[in-house]
Amino acid sequence: MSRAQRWIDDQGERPTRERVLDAAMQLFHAQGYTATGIAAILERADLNPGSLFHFFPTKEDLVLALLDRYLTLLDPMVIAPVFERITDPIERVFGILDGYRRMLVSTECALGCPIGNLALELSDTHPKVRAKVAANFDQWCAAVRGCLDAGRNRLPPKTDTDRLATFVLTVMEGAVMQAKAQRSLDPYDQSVAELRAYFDRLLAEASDWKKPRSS
Amino acid sequence: MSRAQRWIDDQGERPTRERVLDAAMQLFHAQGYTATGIAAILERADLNPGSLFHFFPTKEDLVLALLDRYLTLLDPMVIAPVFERITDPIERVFGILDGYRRMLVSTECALGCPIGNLALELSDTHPKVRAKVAANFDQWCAAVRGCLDAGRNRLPPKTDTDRLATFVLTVMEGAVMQAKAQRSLDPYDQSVAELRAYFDRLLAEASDWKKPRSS
DNA sequence: GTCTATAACTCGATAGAC
DNA sequence: GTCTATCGAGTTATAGAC
Repeated sequence: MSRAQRWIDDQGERPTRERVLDAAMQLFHAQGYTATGIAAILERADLNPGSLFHFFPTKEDLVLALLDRYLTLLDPMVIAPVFERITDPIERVFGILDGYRRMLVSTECALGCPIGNLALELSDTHPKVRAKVAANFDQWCAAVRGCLDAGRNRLPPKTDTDRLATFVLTVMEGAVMQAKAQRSLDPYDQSVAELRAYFDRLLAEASDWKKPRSS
Repeated sequence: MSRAQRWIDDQGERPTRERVLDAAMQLFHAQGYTATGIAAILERADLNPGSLFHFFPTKEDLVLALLDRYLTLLDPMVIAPVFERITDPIERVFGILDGYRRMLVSTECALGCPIGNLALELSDTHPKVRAKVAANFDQWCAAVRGCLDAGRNRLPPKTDTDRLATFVLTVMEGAVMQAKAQRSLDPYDQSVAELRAYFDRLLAEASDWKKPRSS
């Protein structure tokens, strides 16, 4: 059983509202927002229109609530499992990236990042969705920046950890996109390997500062 | 007048097929594939259903033809203008990235990369679209790899230019996505600045190999 | 809060004249 | 190759009973 399923089951009997969100989460991730009809969500949740529209007056309300859920799930689903396994702050960043790799493996690179998908599909036309996507990105970056700040002493003194955290998110999203388009892990692994090469150089440079025997 | 408009006008009076593609290109870029109805394309092209379906029996045929056009436009629209201005092979890579920055500025960060948008929206459900998106990414990477190969002597000897070109595309797509989600150039500029910092270190490392006074 | 039935509309695609 | 008219299915959302 997946960790996500366990998280859901641990909540006990799912109330209607949560069942709607469960179904929407899966279908929006697999097919996109516009391509997923309300009817498909109702069928998967085994519910009738009246129940859904009682909680979510419009389809947009539904996706907004889903993005709130993703914000809530970021820590227990994405961050905490990595922090349990790994203590080194820099390695935690690559542990998070490895979490996305596992997602790609388990979906055969088909689905990609649920937030990134919504970002590109709806940012132009749905301002409220765009704002909540941005909030999800902000929180993701803040978590990575926390790792980088914790490992500050091993990075070059003038490192802008905010900028570097943004860059890590950029690499993750760009790499997941290419993996999805190529249906292959290669672009993801190649991109993370280059990011690792960059970090190696940052770490080496910082350790030169500490023990400046040369130069 | 934009370079794109000039390119279009230089073709002379637009035949029907091209007018359909022009309209689809703009609307798919601005609203996405599923959210754009055939009716909207017909209205923008000032055409009737019979004309469109004569050339494109299905909506999917239309987006496939559009991706063929993007493949054709890559060199004259994205690569060649940069190569005219810039001769240094490494700077050409950053010149290409600056081209995307200009696109972000002129659209107020709203639209993002037309190929990337289609990649995330349709890769799951439209295998033929996914394949053509992948072909576009391949050609983009090949162009960047060409620059990196031309600047090979200034990069560390064991540099994998294929992997590095994939990384450049990863950074571009991830950065454009965040710029669109945040409706701000900041994530794009920050990401490109980090990529530049990485290249600076690669170039410095290679020049150390050439003149190995230290170590 | 959940049910059934359906309104009001838009979708992609087609038919057949010219 | 382009026109007008429209089909049938699918869309989001609503009405009103329970």
